[in-house]
Amino acid sequence: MIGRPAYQRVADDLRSQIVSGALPVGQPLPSTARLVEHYEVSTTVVRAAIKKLQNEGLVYGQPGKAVYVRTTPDQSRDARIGLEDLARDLSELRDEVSGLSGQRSPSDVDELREEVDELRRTVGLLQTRLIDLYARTGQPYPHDEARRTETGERRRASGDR
Amino acid sequence: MIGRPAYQRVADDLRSQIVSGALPVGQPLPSTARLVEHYEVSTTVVRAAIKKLQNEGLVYGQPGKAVYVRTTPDQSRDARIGLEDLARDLSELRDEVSGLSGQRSPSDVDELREEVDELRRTVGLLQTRLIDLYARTGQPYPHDEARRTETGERRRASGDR
DNA sequence: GCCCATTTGTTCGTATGTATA
DNA sequence: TTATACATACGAACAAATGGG
Repeated sequence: MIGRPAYQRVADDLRSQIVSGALPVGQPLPSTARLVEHYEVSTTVVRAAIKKLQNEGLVYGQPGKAVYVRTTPDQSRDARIGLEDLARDLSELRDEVSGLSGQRSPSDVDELREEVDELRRTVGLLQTRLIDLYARTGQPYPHDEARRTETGERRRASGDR
Repeated sequence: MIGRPAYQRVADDLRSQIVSGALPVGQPLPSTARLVEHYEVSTTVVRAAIKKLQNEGLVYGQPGKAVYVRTTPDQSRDARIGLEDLARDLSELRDEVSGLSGQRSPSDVDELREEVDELRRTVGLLQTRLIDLYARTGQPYPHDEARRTETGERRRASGDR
């Protein structure tokens, strides 16, 4: 039971199915009971995973009916890159980081490095979106320069490797 | 029992306390047990409310310690935040992550955990600024409301249960 | 119109793991 | 070691909405 929490793994799996097209837009997800059977976890875990995807804006639920796929991340990115996407990606990023902070065993270092790699890709993607967002607002993106400005309480060195 | 769900009412109350300054930045929220006593609800409701505030970026939890107030919407508004700040912070974030991926020695696990902690705070700060950016563009930050827009709006007033 | 099964959403109580002090 | 606290997880119950007899 090491690694990310179960509900995050279920959410990841469902999200990947949405991205891959295995769960098309408009399609209902399997019911909570079905997902409990399939993933062999409790209803709590499935509910938490669904809630997470709802917070990300990928799916929406209709009481009495089902939970439906709203969009795919790729679709929304191609269609209209905006603050919403940044917000969603940032939300995912925080979940990843909070998951990272839980690990500590030396035997998990490899897995941790793997997740940090993923984290780095995510941050890069975020920056790409921000650049695009700049373009849409008419302002030029301040490449490289303008780093290390005031803000006072910035983190102590620690980086720069 | 009427009106909004209990966990949303608890979240609303805590949020208003943060905005009003009754819960200053950096201050720990009462523990889950205390909140259970005060609001006379179950731990599930309190946990859901905390989770909601965490998703909104207003608070962050530290296992074994407490849940702390990260910021208030008003405070971040005074800071004059724009896309440039987001870009700069994102750039720094990328630097931190790329530095992290280089580490691998088991003896550095402690230090690595420390930096991941820092990383988590940075991501939270990013989200706070993004929330403010939303406010200044006039749009509301998409927490988890504004669903139901698919079915042709049911229940707009939220008070019918 | 009324019952009934299914499904989402909410709430309860409890247990366990992990982090902090 | 002990105690407190957050985070995750399990199981159960109920309300509300939906749709089919």
